[in-house]
Amino acid sequence: MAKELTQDQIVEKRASLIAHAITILDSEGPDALTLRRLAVEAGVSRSTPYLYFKDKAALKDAMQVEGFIMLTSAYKKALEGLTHNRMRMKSLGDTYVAFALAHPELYELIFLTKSRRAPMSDNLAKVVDAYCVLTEEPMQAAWDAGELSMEPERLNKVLWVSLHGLLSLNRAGVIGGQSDFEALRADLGKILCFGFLPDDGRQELKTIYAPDLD
Amino acid sequence: MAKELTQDQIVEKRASLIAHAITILDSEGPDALTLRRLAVEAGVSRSTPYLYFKDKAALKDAMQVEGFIMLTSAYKKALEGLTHNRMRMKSLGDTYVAFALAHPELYELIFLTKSRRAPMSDNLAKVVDAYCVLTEEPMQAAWDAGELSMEPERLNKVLWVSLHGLLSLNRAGVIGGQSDFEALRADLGKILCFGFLPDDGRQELKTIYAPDLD
DNA sequence: TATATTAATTGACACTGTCAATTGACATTG
DNA sequence: CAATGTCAATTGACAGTGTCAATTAATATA
Repeated sequence: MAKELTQDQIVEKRASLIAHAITILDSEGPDALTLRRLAVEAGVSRSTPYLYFKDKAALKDAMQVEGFIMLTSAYKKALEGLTHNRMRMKSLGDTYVAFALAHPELYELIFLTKSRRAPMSDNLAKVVDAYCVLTEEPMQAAWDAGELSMEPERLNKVLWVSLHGLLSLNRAGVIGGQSDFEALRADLGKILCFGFLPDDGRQELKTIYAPDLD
Repeated sequence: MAKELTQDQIVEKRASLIAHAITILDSEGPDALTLRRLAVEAGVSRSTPYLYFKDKAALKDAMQVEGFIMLTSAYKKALEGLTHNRMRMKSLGDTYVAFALAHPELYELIFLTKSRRAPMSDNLAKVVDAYCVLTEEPMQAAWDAGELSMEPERLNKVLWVSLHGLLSLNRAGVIGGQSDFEALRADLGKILCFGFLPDDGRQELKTIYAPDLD
């Protein structure tokens, strides 16, 4: 049809396909996401997507990157106007949970291992990096204020792991209903803040439960 | 060939298919797990599995149940001879992590949402229940001994969520290498035990960070 | 206006899940 | 002991999928 697509046209076409793929995925689940359907719904022919993505796996990789970008920009919006450290940290957590509940299928795709033991693509690594920098920022501030007992980078990972486990198990259905989910979320928050060892005799118990720590 | 298969023969045939399906899954990943291949490798013909499983989804459901059974029996073995509460709890956690690392594909299948918002089958619910009873037992003992600040049932879920998040994100590749994994695991253990708020001024910070708790 | 270039489509293939139609071995019965 | 009915198991068949080679068609350049 044309000669030499400009780079902008390529990324636009890619973005359009990715966006529609996410729509299909989120509304009807992974089984409904087929390349042929994506093509016909995008008004192009069967194998046009192969001009923009090497594979179906490559499309999924791009969707994963897009997911991280969506999350990152949601974070930025959520942080606007917030200055209190704790409110900023809480806002990030709330945004994360809201995103996972609003886009459960996309969320699952993001954290699924697709390529067999292949390392992250440079593209993905860059996006994940920016993501982590953003989430670490309020923790860094809290750390500087002496409000934390663990370095921000490490704490960030711990909180990420906890929230992801909560959302993943919730989706797996082993947790229970909505109220169980909320209760568990509160329990998790409490334990992460204060641990599961009681206040009295905390020091003694520390030597019993974790003599190798600290 | 025969007339009226006995119930035992049916469950044996099912178990054989499930076991081999798990072998394929764990050694070559989910894409390699095809019904036709499973059939031919089991020495039967193309659609014989349909006599024992309604669907491919039904096969996966059965594999999920089998996964929980494997985990549960691994727990029982791991607890043998251990009496100290903390050692029993630690042993359960270690077993869980070891299982997830030894059977990454099966582990992923277990906690993947297959059927669209369908509630758990009675079969699965029963197995999961037995699983939770077993994991709660050491926590119940610790709780009775006054060594915990949260009821066993709730703490059990919190710890499950944390370990699952750790393993899931590790598999997703966003954590890093082996050493990062070990470090994060240690960090997680420390925080779960003692929280991420520093010892000094813990009571004051409690009112700041979680005025609604306790 | 003719040609080269390249985006896009079509044709084709192997493979999948799935089920209807068919086969064949055994238990039962006359 | 022979005929028959009953199921387990196989085969045939079909729609749908990912994928790529061969083909078409549109446009920038000469």
